[in-house]
Amino acid sequence: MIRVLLAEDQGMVRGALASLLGLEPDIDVVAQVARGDEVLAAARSVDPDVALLDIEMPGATGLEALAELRGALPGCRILILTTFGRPGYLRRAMETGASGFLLKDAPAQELASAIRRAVAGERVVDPGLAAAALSEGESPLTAREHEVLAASRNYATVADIAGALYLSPGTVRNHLSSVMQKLDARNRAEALKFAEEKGWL
Amino acid sequence: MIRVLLAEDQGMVRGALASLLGLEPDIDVVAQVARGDEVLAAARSVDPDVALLDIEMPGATGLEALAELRGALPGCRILILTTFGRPGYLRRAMETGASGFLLKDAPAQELASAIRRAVAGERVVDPGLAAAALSEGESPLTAREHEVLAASRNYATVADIAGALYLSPGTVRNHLSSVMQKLDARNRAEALKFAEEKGWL
DNA sequence: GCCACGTCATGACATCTGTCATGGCTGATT
DNA sequence: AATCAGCCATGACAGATGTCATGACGTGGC
Repeated sequence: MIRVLLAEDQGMVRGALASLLGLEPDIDVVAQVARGDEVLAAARSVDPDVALLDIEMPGATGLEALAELRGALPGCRILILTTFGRPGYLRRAMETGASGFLLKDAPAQELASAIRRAVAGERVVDPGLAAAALSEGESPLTAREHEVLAASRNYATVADIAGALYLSPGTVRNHLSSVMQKLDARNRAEALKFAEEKGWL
Repeated sequence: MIRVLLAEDQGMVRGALASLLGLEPDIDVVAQVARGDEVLAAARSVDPDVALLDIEMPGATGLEALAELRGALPGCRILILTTFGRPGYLRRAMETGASGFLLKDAPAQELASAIRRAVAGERVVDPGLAAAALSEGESPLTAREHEVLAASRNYATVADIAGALYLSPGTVRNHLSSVMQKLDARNRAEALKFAEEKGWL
């Protein structure tokens, strides 16, 4: 019997996935959590064979929960299940030790088979997505550029960003300019769009 | 037996919801589609009692499919199931004749009961979301302002927007200026963010 | 007929943005 | 010691953006 922990914030989807897995005779959903920061405690208490983690969750992302789990329960296989086939997500997940990366777009039957393959020690990745990840590669941005770009999502003007990061407005503009050149964008907004599409956030 | 049509683009979620509904003795999922523009044809062929529609789908949105269905199969109850509790979505859905509006955040058990209540003629809406919709009201934007703002998602510069809509750059700036004042935004980007959060798109 | 409103447009203005050159500082590499 | 990349900052410049006044046109309501 394969013991599965299920982490997914949307109640409807979580319940539905549980019922889907409940149809499998060799799979048992032993824990369900709705927040990223509840994954570790739940996993410690039930010691699952496989953890199925959504990425977008309150508290902590699935990728953060993945890192915690790897440290605390090295024997537990981890599958990431997400809406977005962002190559950056895939790369980070696999580098952090995930056993697989599933898209919610994939057919429902693949879920159970992915779990069985993960338990058998295989790594499960959508082939097309893997190719995209390799071709698109990592973010070309430096840590600071990444930070400034991320802050520009929440603050409307350069002055606001500068205030939030304790930088001079000129520095913020320089960083953003560098970001735009690297991403071949004509705009802060366009740069943001491109970075989000690639999963670099 | 309640005959249900299920429209949801993500295969994993669609299959999971189907299995969830399959547990209910009085509910039968008689059709599944992955695209908004396949809803009508499928509904015509199986004549379901209830159509469960996701909003975000390729081909046509759930709200568009809703409008088609109301015209073609007036007896069919329609439930909207979506990730985003945007008051604008809710308002449009209910005005177009939906029997209910469910959030994927809600507990899984609510799905079956919502379907039964819809069949019984009730209208099913999350109380908190309904209150938010009433308080936030409708979009204050005119049709043209709305259109220009929407176009600014896809085009980076004023010149691009103007070209796409066959307007002069000055006119586009005027419309956007008016939008920003109405939404109390300091930016095109901020205005876009606000409008998206409210579901005015 | 008059008025309000939405649409489209132009021109002028102030401000914001993005680019570039330049320079100082740090830490890592050679 | 010398070099390089990243980080921070400043100043100057061009171009984009947002605001405002103004005016034309059509529609619909009173």
